[in-house]
Amino acid sequence: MATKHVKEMDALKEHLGKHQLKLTRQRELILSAFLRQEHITAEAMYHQLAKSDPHLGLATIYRTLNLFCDAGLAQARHFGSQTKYDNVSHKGHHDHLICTGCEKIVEFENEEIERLQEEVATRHGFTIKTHRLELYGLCTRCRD
Amino acid sequence: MATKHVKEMDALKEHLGKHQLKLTRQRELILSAFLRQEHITAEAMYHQLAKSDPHLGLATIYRTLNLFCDAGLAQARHFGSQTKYDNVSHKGHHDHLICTGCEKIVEFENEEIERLQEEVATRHGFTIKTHRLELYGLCTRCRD
DNA sequence: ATTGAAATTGATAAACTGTCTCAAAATTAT
DNA sequence: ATAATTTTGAGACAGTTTATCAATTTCAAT
Repeated sequence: MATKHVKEMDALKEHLGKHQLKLTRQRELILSAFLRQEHITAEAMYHQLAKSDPHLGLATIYRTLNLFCDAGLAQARHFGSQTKYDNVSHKGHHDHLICTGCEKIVEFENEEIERLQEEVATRHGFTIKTHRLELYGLCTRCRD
Repeated sequence: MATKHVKEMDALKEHLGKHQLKLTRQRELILSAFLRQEHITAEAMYHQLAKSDPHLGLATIYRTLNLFCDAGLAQARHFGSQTKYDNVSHKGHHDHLICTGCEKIVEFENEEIERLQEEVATRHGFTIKTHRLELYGLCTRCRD
């Protein structure tokens, strides 16, 4: 683990330094677990980490994932009643194709769409900071 | 009120008829209030209607707004922890520009973006049912 | 290495949003 | 008007996220 996710670890450390926050065992642990997946809920991570660390509290997971969002490593996305945290550290912004049948999530990027979004925003006098695009439908398998 | 929103009222009646549901005073009231705005939360409508109808229950608002969704008059949208119900009866699908400064919401439509979305979906074998596009940023006023 | 101020954690309570329950009331077809 | 069925209101309940706070950990300065 010491040699993996060095870049993200550095990004986290930088954020911590800037805000008088401390690097804890839990934050390292949660970062490592977080970077191992694309999308995860706080609850899921809680259960996942409970196997090796039964006393890691759910509140700490929430706090830490929100910290990652502040640090720009993660991005929270609300699906109905669930909040999923996406790993946006190793890649640029991306959007999602979501299968309403099997819950599968496919990521994609599209330069042209992004450009048109900028255009629309400009036309309305807006300056875009972030955006979210989600396409809901059925994947090939679930259509049968 | 009798002469306004006749089209939507008819749409609701048709849905009710098809599903053995009844037209109640509350449903008329909530429809009327709902059509008077673009976006609203159940909670906000609850408070709004409480002034004239103190005994209208929150559960009824939720039930009725969900009914409107089933009937195709409304569309539920999750913004963070809030669920807003959009009026989609008098217009087609639309997306949102959201000012993170003043919370203002501007609606827009863009044929070209929609087309590109279809293209992306097809490329991944998906059949889109719905989608959500939200652009977050600052409006002209809030940029100063 | 020790210390001490400041931040963090874990456990749980609390807040929030939305749904469920069920007796009482309203609606619709007869 | 009556009866069958649906709907309502009020509050209980469930799921998710945040707040609380004493105990612990971190980290900079000895």
